[in-house]
Amino acid sequence: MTANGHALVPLATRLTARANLTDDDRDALFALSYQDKRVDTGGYIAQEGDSPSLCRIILSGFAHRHRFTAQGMRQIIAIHGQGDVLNFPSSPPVPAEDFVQALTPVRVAIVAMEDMLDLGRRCPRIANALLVEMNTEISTIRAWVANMGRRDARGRIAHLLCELALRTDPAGGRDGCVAALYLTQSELADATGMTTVHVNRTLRALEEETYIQRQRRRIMIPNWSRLAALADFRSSPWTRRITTAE
Amino acid sequence: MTANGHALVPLATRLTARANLTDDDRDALFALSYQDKRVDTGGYIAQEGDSPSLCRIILSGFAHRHRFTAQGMRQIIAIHGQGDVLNFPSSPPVPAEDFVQALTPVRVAIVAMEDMLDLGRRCPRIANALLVEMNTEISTIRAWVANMGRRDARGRIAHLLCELALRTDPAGGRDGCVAALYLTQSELADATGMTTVHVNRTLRALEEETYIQRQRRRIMIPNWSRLAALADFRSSPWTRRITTAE
DNA sequence: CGTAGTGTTGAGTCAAGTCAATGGTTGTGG
DNA sequence: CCACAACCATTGACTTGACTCAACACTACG
Repeated sequence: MTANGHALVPLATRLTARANLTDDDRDALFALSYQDKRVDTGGYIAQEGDSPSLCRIILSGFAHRHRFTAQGMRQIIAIHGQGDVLNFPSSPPVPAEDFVQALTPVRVAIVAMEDMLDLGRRCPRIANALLVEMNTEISTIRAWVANMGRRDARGRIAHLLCELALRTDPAGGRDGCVAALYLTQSELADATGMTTVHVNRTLRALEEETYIQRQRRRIMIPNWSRLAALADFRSSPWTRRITTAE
Repeated sequence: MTANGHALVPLATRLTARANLTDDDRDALFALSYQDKRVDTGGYIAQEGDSPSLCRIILSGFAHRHRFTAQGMRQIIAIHGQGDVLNFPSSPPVPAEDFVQALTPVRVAIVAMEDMLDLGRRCPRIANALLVEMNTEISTIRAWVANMGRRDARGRIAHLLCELALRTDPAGGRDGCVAALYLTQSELADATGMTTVHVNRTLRALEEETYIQRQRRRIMIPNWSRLAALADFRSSPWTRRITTAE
């Protein structure tokens, strides 16, 4: 890969996983001018009503996307990690309706959306890879809807843990893999549509039934397929995984 | 608009609403070769595992998208109407993971995905319009997640009614508009993550509190902003509306 | 070592689910 | 044109999963 130490490598890696890019494509990508921003844990990476003419990409770290109801309740809609494009380019851009907040220290690349669109026009393979990535995102959110609507507490928590394990641990999906919970129990509650108290009890129940083992905010999954069955979790080749950068 | 009676007019209308197309763009669109398929109420328009190399577009009628859990429970994920693209093109395409079933008699256009991608390459404005449409879809599903996670029964039903009114009635969004429920109460339940019994009681409660008036499967909304407030419903310029074709 | 955020636990309540029966509509075929 | 069947809507009685309220314990960090 060209430009080994280039900051945008996580994006290049992600897009390459979606559709094969040539070295020329990667060179064009690396020629993008961007701003490299660091956000501390708890800081906001994007906000409702943000200027939609900028495209943000997570270079490292984890973040969660959420909205508020009129009554001030929070609903977490997605967990984002390395290589995720936070707002996909289009002209005109669709304005941001939600907040993205750092769960760990995060590095974000900020690119002018016009540059991004231009890149897509010049490199059809990159445009394609972005389309695949958008389709993947759509599929992931739909799975989230199904998760919220038709599963009980244990199933929802289990489903979220499976997703986190895949995105957090390169060994995710195998027995003994570990989901690093960058989320507090209160955030788990907002992600699954439950209350903090009930999340706590559900986690304990899952531990007592040996679905998981806990130590601090790390969840070990001794038997992946057993938990996946409880969660009714389906991973496809398109499921987003952590990009083991470089 | 060129080619007034062309079958693909609903798609052209939708894309034009997303980003301005030229007459040349529309001509290129109308030059697509497609198959025109009719599906009766209750018939399947698309299924899990369908050939992903075909792109389906609703020309008329309504349909719902759903998935099944391992226990056989159904979760409705979206309501689709005229002009909706059921699977967005990308190369490689992301395989279909859900079912789309007709709520009314439906006309579907089936286009080879390769042709669709090719069209996008030749007409950048069409590619752009599709990107906007995809971003809109993403935004809509995210709203659905927030709806499922953090609202009680009345709020969820109210939110769905608002969405249906906008998509079903050209006057949707104004006092006195009517949401045509092509959904049975059992389907409403699967869309909101509730049981049939509870949907029934919630509808009656909304009627008793004069939020709605019912006759058969038509819901009249006497006071839009009152219901929208209960539902915490936010419509943006990007909210999908029915395309009042020609 | 105090403070603030997070995690844990118990007791009581309520929204929503389950089970089960009864009406209402619609469509179809004799 | 009626009778039946199939599906859909409605209602009641009861159960339960999840929420609320409230207290207390743990941990991290200045």
